[in-house]
Amino acid sequence: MTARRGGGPTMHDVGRLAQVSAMTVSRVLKNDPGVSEATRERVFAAVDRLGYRRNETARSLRLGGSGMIGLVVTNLANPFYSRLALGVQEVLTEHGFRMMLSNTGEQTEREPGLVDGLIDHRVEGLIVVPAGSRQQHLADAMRHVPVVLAARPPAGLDTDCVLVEDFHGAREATACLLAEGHTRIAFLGNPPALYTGAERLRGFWAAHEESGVEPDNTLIRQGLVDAATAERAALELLDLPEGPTALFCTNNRISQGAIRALYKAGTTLPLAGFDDFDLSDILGLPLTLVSYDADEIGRQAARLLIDRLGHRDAEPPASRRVTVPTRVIRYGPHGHPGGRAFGSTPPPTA
Amino acid sequence: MTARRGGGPTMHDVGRLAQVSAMTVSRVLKNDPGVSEATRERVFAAVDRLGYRRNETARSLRLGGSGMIGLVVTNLANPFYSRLALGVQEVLTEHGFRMMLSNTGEQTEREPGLVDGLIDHRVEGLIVVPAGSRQQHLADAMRHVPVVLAARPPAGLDTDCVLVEDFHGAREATACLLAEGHTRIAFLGNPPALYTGAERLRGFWAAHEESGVEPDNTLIRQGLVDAATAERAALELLDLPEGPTALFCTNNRISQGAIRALYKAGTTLPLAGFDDFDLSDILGLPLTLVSYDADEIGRQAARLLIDRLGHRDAEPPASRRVTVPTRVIRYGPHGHPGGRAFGSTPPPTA
DNA sequence: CTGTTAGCGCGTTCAG
DNA sequence: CTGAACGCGCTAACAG
Repeated sequence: MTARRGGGPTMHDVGRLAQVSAMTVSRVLKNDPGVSEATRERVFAAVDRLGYRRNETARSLRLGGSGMIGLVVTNLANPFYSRLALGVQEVLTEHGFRMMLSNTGEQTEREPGLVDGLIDHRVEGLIVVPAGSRQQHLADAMRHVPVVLAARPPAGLDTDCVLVEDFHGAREATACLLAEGHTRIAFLGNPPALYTGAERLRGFWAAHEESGVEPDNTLIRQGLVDAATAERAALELLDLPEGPTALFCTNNRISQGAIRALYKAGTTLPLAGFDDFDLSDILGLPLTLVSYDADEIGRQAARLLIDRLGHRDAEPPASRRVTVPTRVIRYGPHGHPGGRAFGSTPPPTA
Repeated sequence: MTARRGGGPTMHDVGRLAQVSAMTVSRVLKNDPGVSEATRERVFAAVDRLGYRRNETARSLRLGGSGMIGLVVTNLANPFYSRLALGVQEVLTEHGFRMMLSNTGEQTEREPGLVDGLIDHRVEGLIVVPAGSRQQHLADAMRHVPVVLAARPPAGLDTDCVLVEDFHGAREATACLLAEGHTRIAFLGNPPALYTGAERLRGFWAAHEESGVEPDNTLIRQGLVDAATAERAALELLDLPEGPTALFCTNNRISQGAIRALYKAGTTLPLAGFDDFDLSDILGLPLTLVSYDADEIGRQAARLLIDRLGHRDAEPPASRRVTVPTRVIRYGPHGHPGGRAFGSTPPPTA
């Protein structure tokens, strides 16, 4: 730890040691062809000797671009977000950008602050999975840099976004249950103010209509925010005199809460839901999961953003909406309502 | 998107609009007391009107400190690392630092490059979970900034680190199996070149010695890197004429691979291992898991680093080693060797 | 092939 | 209470 506060050798220091000006050092480090081999070597030697590292902060100030883009997510511990982040990272790296990550920790109200922070650090663009329904702060952000939304559509904003086939996936999974004869399917959903919540309910509902089955409103529980709330809601439903014969869950955490509820209640019901998760294939439960590639959402979002950064000076292209496909996967035993006991586990169906 | 390349209003622009110098703007934004209320208001009005945001890049250049620390991990998609990252984030935020995250994506050879990148961006410190056994690049990094290691001890380096009770946890969990009468316990481990791998094997071995049981070398498989390799190794072991009656796994991915192997082999064996994971409690398998708080590793590492940053000018304190405790948790049915069929599932024991 | 000048946006220092 | 000068480390543009 040689570094004094703000310390470390500068190009000047390197130049002095190599007997050249700072400018020449800059050229060497940039691989500028117009430098004699002799000086190149002297410069590199000096760089090595001093342990010199070019100061990217000063560099981006001078160049007027940080090479950095910001990603805002709510909860890195949720594999959906960490996967998405990895997808973003991957594409950014290919294009020579770096990622600056901000995590709201499920505190929706922190999002505007984090966005501002990223702008203060002069990210050149922003990818956001908006946590709440208010997006005014994103409109503000768009005054500074392009913004791409991931997994949620813009609300009162004109910008690119990457969406999952929420409606389609929910409809298809629900249809599987209906096809097996279920007519009392409970719906366990996140807050309907969230796009995904609303859209997945719509798919759930549409599947019912197409089967001529009337959804039972008493079996619909929305506003669930985590596994714990989902578990409680599911236990209540299972306790009903006229309970459900199957469950539909709008995301991985809700599915896991519901599964725990089934376990505690000592019963087994077919469960459909969004998001595949670890070990889902060996739980021995009849699962119908809507799977999709969270990495791909991140990759696509990054591509949209980078493309838009390319057109910075030109007329901005019309805003685009990309969709990532879903796929229904079925695990465990499947049959007609009133299935078997927890734990009978033939190998996976799909 | 008003921003030209490198664009956006500056303090000068704000100052002109507010009829003051840039200096005064700077003072207002810094909450410097020596500014009249009237000008304050004019400045804030101008800031609002222009959507001005202070340029943190220029700021850190001038101040000689970026307020940023770097975190290097191998795989964000592994909950261990994402949790650790959240813990780091939490403490940094409390102290007014920001985090810059780099992910090697399991490519050990990329780690030095990522570390350099962070130094180029003038992080003031580094928290690293070293992926390989070579740490020379970290010694280089220490010439520039303080480095704290997480989950692995320094090798040929003199610096702070935060460790898990690897030995103790492995010994305790293994002892549980031995106490139940198991004498043929398989060991499924990550590469022994990794500290955790070696240490956990040591604990496994110690427990055997203490019970007077001779470990069977043919049941020890090391060098497993993910769930897939673990699954294959476990299947091989299960296929042995004199197979194991229980399994010990050194991390969550290996446990999951082994569990999948048990499932495919249609058998049930007690399994002990490091890391708790989602739904472990309802698998209905006899599990003995060594649990610990990954967030806490991150928090402690961040505290060590921040403390060290406080002593920047003084004599650096001797390097410290902090340990995060483990706790053994047992799930599912437990009894004597030759247990029950997959799927008999009374409620959790602990 | 190499050096000089100038300035990116900001804050410290010192004068008013 | 406010402003001017200077420099953080780097590089584009222009000399030589």
